[in-house]
Amino acid sequence: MARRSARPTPQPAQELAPRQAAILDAVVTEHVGTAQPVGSGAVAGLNSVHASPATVRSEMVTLEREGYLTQPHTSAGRIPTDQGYRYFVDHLKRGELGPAQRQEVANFFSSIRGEIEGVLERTSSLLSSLTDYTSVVVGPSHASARVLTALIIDLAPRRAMVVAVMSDTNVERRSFDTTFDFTATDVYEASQHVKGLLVGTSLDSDVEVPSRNDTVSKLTRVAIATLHENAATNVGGHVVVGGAAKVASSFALKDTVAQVLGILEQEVVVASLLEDMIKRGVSVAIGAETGFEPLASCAVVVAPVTVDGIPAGAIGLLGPTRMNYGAAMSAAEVVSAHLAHRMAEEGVARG
Amino acid sequence: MARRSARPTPQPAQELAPRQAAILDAVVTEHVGTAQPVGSGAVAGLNSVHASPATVRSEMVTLEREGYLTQPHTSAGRIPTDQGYRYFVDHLKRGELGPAQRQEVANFFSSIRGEIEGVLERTSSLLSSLTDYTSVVVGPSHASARVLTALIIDLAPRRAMVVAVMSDTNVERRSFDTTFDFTATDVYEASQHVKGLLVGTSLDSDVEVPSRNDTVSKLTRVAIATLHENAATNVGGHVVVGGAAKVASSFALKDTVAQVLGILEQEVVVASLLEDMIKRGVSVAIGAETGFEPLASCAVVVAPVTVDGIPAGAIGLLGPTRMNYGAAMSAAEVVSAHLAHRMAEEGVARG
DNA sequence: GTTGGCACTCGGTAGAATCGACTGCTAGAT
DNA sequence: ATCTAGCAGTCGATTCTACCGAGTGCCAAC
Repeated sequence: MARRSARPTPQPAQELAPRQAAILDAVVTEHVGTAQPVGSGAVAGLNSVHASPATVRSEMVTLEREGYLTQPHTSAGRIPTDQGYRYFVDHLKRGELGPAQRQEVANFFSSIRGEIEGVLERTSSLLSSLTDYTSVVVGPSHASARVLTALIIDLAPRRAMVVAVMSDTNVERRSFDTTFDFTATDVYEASQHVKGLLVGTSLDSDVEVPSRNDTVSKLTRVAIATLHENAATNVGGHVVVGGAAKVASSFALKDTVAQVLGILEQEVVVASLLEDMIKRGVSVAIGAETGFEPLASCAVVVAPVTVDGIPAGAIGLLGPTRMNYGAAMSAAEVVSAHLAHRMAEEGVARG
Repeated sequence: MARRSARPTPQPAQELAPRQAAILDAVVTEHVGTAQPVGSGAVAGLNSVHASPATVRSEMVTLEREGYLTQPHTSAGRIPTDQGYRYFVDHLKRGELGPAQRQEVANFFSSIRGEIEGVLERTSSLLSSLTDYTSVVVGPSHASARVLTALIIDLAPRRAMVVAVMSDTNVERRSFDTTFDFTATDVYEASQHVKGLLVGTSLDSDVEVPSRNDTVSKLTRVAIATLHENAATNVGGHVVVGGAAKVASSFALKDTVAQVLGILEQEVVVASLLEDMIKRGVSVAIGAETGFEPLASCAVVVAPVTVDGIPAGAIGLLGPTRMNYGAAMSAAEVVSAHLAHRMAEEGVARG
């Protein structure tokens, strides 16, 4: 039988036998709590597993052969592999946030005021203090926002600024120089033109600009070009990292800490990682699943933020693979829901 | 004589004898390079110090008694104390940035475009990669900026947004709810009022608002109040931290890393530390001089950013006390000058 | 005041011994 | 056929000892 033949490569079973699942569950839970390898004795002592240490050991051998567990060294207990964590997460019953924490989140969102950037930053801190993991909050992408109003402001001779208030409450702005002189009246008229041309458009869509060569038309063209150019560099949502200090306490090796911090600094990378996970519909990435070598000993929990069914950012939690997945997932989901609600209030998605 | 009497508490001399100064200098330089205690032999071998190891040792005893040096343990070399670093820094000849680095900075500033926030973030990365220390860039405080133009935008029933474009190129914005209905015409008229009342004022100054109770007056009052309230929470300049990962490689103890990262997360704390240093006119804070217990093994180098003589932010570099002060100070100054120049171009200080 | 010489101190490293947690295996019980 | 108790074996972690060497403080001589 295939079952008896030696398998050089581990082959995950779709479903584990109930007792194996219970043992794997126990090993993960215990290891998450203690950060130590888990021995057969500790598992057998639990009332979720009805078996002697010897039986547990023999099951562990099977689990190890199938790739769910591994031994740091011969005479140590077992720790879960990434695949073991994966099985654990896939079979995790949806956890609930404690009432005290629910309350904390509710209080937070009822007290916080102000612009979206500030809310994102504070939300990130909240998440991080709630879970003790590093949190990443990605704001809504500006790509889909439409222009509510736009104007040009006279700054100095041959220098002006173009401002567009977007439907996601964001404001795009950019000052620019011209090669020609203009008057206050020119600015006013161009401003009206810009407004007329841009309102209702998104900044990545083309608009027909006046082709005439008078000052107002030139000003209008330059302003719109400047704004579009600026928007192109700002496509990704704003990324906020909170609780970076938690990274230092999560990993034993300083090298790992440095590498993880290095990744966190690259906002684009972080944002695309979360985006990619959401697109693929996964809420947890474990170790190599993140696709980044330096994150091999990390896990990322993500929750999308959607307003009226439209993606409006993401919430992520980054911790060691031996993280408390249940708590992290609950926290991310609850906070994401609150944040989405707040954004809807602020009119983020109203085009 | 006082010089002969035993001194339980070290008493720093105003000026050290030339040879002592040379030895201190050598110890600091060597220790910064190697991170190891420096023995008398290594110092005596340098041609900046003309003395045998024995002589160096006897001078070292003096320097230790006066508080400039210390021994990690009896049979080790010396390392500088904070006071030793302080003397070193106070007598540091102004260093120059290497030509390659100068070029890098120049290239950077000639290539970078866009809004001030983006520039600050990229500048922070530049500084950090230039020096290998963590960098902190504080943007101009919005307190002194004046309103260039202001407007109200209709968002939804009983919901609007007030926007003010400030003289520092910043844009203050905030959406708000009302308890009464208003029409598009109300919004337009209120918008004109707000503009008329606010243009030229700073957001922390009081303005006379209309006291009548019609819709337009109410809308005007609410808009201005919202804007002022918002500005009050945004007084401090924006803080950007770059190269946080460098912290992990700078300190031996993981605890220290976590504590320093913890401080860096508190943007207000960081901003006020830099501000305070600038106000006191110091450009380097060593260990306890920072005033923060967790920064005991850190040093902070700061350079103000001034546009037309007006403070417009600050640049800071944070590293271990055994940091390369000369390089850090040069980098901070050069980058600060470039940044100030760029801000002037962008019209930051033009009120 | 400076220097060479010298005894001494003490952290760091290497190797041996011990400890203990946990395993794999096997024989017997269920 | 499955489970369990018992036991020998493995191997990391800890402790202890010896030893090395970098660097010191002191002192006598220059």
